[in-house]
Amino acid sequence: MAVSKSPADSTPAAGGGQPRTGRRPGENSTRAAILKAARELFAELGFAGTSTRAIARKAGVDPALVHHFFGNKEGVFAAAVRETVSTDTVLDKLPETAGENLAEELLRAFLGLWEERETAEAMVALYRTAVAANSTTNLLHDAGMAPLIERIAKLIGGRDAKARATMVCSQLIGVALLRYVLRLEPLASMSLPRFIRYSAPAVRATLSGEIAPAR
Amino acid sequence: MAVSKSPADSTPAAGGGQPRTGRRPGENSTRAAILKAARELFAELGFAGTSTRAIARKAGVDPALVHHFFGNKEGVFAAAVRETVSTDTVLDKLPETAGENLAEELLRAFLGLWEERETAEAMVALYRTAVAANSTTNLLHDAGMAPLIERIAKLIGGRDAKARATMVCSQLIGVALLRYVLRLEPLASMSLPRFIRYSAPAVRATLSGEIAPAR
DNA sequence: TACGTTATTCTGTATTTGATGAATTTAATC
DNA sequence: GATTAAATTCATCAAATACAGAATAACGTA
Repeated sequence: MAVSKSPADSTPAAGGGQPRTGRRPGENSTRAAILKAARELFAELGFAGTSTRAIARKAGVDPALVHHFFGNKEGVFAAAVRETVSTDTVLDKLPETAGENLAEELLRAFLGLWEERETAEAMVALYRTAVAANSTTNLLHDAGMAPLIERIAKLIGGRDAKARATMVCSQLIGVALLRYVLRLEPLASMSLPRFIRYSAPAVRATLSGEIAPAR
Repeated sequence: MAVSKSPADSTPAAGGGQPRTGRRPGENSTRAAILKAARELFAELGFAGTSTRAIARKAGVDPALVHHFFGNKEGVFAAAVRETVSTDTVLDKLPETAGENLAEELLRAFLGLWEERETAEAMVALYRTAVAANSTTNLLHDAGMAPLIERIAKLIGGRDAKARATMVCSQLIGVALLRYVLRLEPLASMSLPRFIRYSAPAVRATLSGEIAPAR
């Protein structure tokens, strides 16, 4: 991945060699407009279903601007997702020690991501494209799930902590998928507290490690 | 959906008006070859990532044959999925009454679909495209999930049976997604019995309705 | 053998896609 | 006001896409 001549990276190259003169990268409201349009379209139509031209059209800018700012389609996607939901948005909300209500706390922290419009769009976009096709890189794993599993594993401890933590994650993903991505009723229309009450027993059961004895 | 002039439907119009003369639809090994190629490609690359030309290329036939047999791209997909996994492939394996091991039986019946090569391909293809983008029709719901929820709801009974059954489904989907679609370790490499042991507690907890009291 | 139906192939088209490169305008710095 | 870098526009490319229509080949029936 060579550095493109365009400002394909968001940070404006803080430490330059030459004394910078000329126009500085400004407010760039159009860049934000492109990202907003991209987020919405990627969330609704997925990665393959969204064209860079459609993004530009929705943002009301010239199609070439999309490539100017982000290099290529993957660049727009990465920026739209990464600049909306950071890797440890969830981790920061998790407790340090496992208490009695760990299941609920986990659910609140994770599902909270999906309750705010922008982060929800980014998450939906992420999940859609992660599931859509076989990729060399596992999007979900890279985008914050790996550290989340590590964290949960550390919280619950035990020999097969990693496996159980992964199972917990699969439950988090499962409920989020049906409620926020597929919008299946009656899950989609439930209030968040009620939804958490319904999801909690499953998470708690896995956390507590009531795994049936081997063989 | 008007009836196309091509045999876009698989069943060869059993009850025709005119006395049928001329060549009959033969063995049609190429039709099967197209479906096989379609299944594999849809499973690997998703719906949008698979082109009818790629299907034809993989099947070793002319691209026009794909349209000849199935009308359009959606037709190939529908046929490839529907002719591999039927709506009640799962339902038939479910018990009539809820016993002590309902969770395990559910998991065995559902995950069994994903353990055989062909049905697994069809399921992966189905899930990929269902999640990939917003569709007017909820693919997963239509393709067997609705009756499955009904069935589970009837098995567990109670006032909020539907909601709890849907939650159970979200857990089934969650674990299947991580193990078979995203192939996340260590879940993907586990033996099926071990995987079921890890998944069962969560399902059982939701089935038994240990929902926290309202408020 | 003649006919009708189907399987198969060839060719073509209109559209969309991601992406590029050269101009042109805008604005920040000297 | 001159200089320079960034923002924005315009024109365009090459490839891939789904699909249509005509033509030919194979084959079963009358």
